[in-house]
Amino acid sequence: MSVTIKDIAREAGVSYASVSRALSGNRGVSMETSKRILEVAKRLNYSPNGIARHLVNQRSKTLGLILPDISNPFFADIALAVIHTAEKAGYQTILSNTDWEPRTQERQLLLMREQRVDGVILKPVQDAGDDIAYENLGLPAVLLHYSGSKVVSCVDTDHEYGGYLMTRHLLGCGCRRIAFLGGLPDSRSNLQRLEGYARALRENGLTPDAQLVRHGPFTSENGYALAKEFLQGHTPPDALFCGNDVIALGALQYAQEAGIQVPQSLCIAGFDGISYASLAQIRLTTIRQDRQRMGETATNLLLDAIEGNAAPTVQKILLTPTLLAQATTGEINRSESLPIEID
Amino acid sequence: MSVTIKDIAREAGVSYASVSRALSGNRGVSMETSKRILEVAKRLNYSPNGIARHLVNQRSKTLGLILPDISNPFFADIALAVIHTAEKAGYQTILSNTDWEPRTQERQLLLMREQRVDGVILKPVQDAGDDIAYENLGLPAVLLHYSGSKVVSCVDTDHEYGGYLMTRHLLGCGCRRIAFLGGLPDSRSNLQRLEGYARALRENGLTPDAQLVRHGPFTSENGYALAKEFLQGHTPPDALFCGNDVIALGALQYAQEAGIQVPQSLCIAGFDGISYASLAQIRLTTIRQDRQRMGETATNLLLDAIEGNAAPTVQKILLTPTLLAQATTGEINRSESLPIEID
DNA sequence: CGCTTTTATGTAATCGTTTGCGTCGATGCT
DNA sequence: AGCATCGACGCAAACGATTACATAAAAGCG
Repeated sequence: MSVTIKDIAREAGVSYASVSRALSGNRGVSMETSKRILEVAKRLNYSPNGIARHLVNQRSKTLGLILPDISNPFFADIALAVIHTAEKAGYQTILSNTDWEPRTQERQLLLMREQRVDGVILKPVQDAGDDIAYENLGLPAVLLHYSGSKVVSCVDTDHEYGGYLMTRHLLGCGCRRIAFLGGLPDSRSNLQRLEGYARALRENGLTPDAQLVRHGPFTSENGYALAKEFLQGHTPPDALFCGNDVIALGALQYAQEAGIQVPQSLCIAGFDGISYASLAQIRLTTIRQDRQRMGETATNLLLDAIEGNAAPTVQKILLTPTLLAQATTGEINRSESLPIEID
Repeated sequence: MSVTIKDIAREAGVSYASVSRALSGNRGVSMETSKRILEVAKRLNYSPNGIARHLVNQRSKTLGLILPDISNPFFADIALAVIHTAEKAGYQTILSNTDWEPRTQERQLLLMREQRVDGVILKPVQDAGDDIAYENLGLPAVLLHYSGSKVVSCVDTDHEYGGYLMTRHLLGCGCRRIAFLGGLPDSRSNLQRLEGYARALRENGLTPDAQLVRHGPFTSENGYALAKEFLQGHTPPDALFCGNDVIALGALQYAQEAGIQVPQSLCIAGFDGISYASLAQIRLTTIRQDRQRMGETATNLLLDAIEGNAAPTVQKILLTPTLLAQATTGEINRSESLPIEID
């Protein structure tokens, strides 16, 4: 069917070893024959068979990237950074989407292993059984998620600090009943944000209230629904701290429809810092994670592990997020305003 | 290094042909031995080597997807649909991003061919030389872009009609100086939208004015810049029809900052129908393309071509877009309002 | 000129599978 | 019992490259 080095060898009157040498630019072939071989290859529209090459090289020059939801711009940006960085190093990227399903994630990991990707970058859906899974994986991996595992590098944002930072900001705005509109209950990142939230509350003499915490999928529909639920309750919160920006956009949508003044009577905050949060009409207050840096760092870490350049140490990289205070938070008006001191 | 069928064969005391048969579930092996082999395989944590398998099968069970910019939610949604559909059929997806660079696109295509993907889905960056390129490509392809080529299937939206539809809508709002904030000048889709725009103008007795048409990258920065340029001119337009939603969001941003009333004194429209266009605070009027359907259809077409199920005819699928009239367009106020009739 | 060293080229093994073919024993049929 | 049929299994040839090793010719050198 397709042209192989044997065809070229026959046509050029040499052995196929010489063809291989000429094509890969290795020495051991005279300028003259090399030139002739390259000519024949071009004439026959030859394309080297990567699969055969990979088989003998024991390298596929391919990276796996497993994300929960690339329709979320947060992950799309990470994917873009990974693809770019990989490409610069001569690697292609197989992308798969778990839809936040642990079973899908597991299946994808097995498939990646079968496909013999040289390594995999994974945003794990859930937390359980980290170590066991990654040790048996049998291929270099970098997690986009902090894990204590001794065998795998990770790149993550300090979610606890992000949660803390935002909660302090909301307290500074005068909010006292801060609801947390969380993402999936077994998402570790989300739980860490929640921890930061609780710490900030306690530091300011408030007791975290389980009634004010809800979980659900990382979708705007969920944000809308949870916001509605909270705001129609009999003691509505004065702030909604959302597990991510997409949820926050849904919450914002509800607030708008319900005619609630943001931020005068309700502060809304997100997490991630996706670019749509900064639109003039939105200006959502959020915690910015450096997505490009995360993608690049993870990819470079993985490439180092694969190519054995750098020390093969397991690295834990924790990036510090920043507060992006925009229009959806600010000094709130409350009739029963209490005097508050905050550092 | 890693476990192969030979290891299993030795361990189980059979030939490796039997192992292969047992693992792939082919007959020719007794229940008894099969069970023993599978046990050994599990015990040794065996993972079949996809590369070797692909070499002999002449199939990689991998699709290539080449998009200009996955950080644009329009393409991210398409990517998601493709990945899902491919996965259901047992195919993995290699994703690459051209950044709208023809040279990158060309390089990616060659890489995909080397990698022996079974087929490729491509949103071409530009128009030139379609036919030649795809015939020599040597692998099944589906374009996300209408092309007259005899050799390649395509799935696309009727951009001309979309442009027409939107322009008629804007005219219906009373707009008379409708500027077109286009994307890249060699993007065919964009030019088709422009054609529809011109047709609608002419049908309503207006002459398209080249002064009102500008091109640039498909980014919000460009939308912002072009909007500024137009609106600071001495005869500003009364509507901005943008080449896509991302551009429109940038234009909207400028309008907001400049304190221009939308839609009372300026209508703004986009193209694509990304989900962020429908946020309560934005409600951008746009032309909705069915991204999921596009991704699914393209993938199914490609899979049919690969697996030779359906008739191997080249198909040209043109989807009809719909107008999504939201808050950024509407009856505009103009002192010098002229009587206009529109069907 | 004879020796070693270098360079060009060919031969064949290898990577880990799948699969056509041959062998052999067991089973079915008359 | 004799013969065709069938199932289980092993052997070995692909698939298309890379590369260690062998070999022969050319070049370098005293």
